[in-house]
Amino acid sequence: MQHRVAGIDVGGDKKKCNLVILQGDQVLLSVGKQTPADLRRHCLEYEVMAVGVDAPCQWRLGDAGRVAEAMLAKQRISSFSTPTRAQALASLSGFYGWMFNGEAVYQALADDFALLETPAWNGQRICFETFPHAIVCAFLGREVACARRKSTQRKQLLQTLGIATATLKSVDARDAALCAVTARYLLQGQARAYGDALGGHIHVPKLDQHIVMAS
DNA sequence: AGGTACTCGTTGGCGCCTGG
DNA sequence: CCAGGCGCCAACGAGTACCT
Repeated sequence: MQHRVAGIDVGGDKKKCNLVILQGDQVLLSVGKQTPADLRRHCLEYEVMAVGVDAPCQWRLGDAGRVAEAMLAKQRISSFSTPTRAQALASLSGFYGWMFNGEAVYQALADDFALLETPAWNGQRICFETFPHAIVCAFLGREVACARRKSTQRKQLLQTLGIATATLKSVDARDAALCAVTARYLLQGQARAYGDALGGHIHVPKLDQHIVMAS
């Protein structure tokens, strides 16, 4: 029997969080507008082993950016750079609201799903940071991954992976599903960790070769 | 009416090109 | 030979357009 895994797409205060729970290719649960406490409750109810979260697990600490983001950037996988907590608080645009919600998610999960601080799974119930665009790059290759077409491309990728997308209505649900898929790969030892202990790791599936989808 | 799809604004780091 | 300017592009959210 396969471990149950979860993926969380973190939104702002209005959209809140999307949660998808998978067992193998089966979607056991797909819900939106969840608070951090809701997420914890569902993951406990379904006896989830690993939770992939689409939000930074740590703020930047000093002047230099997080190592994980720098490593992704070196591979030309773009991401929004995480500021220090003080910088995020000082921003007036509200742009970083979702990162603060992510912080609350990790706090809500922490007691039952400890943040994975090593590159590989340690056998415990865990949560970890992941990132949909990097996941798509891992499956399809960086040249193919394109955020402009993400709504159709990510849906098609999930279908190619054998996951029924009928219950994954929104882009956010599909992103959460990709995070859950990454959790499954991580438990199977088929994941790559970007980053270091200080700035935190970003986990992404590791494949021998890219998937080619019909266009 | 509701859903889907697309654009724009926000932020910061890297690649690339050019000029001194 | 290196500094600096420009373009690109992740995430979300708000707004708009179009379709059923």
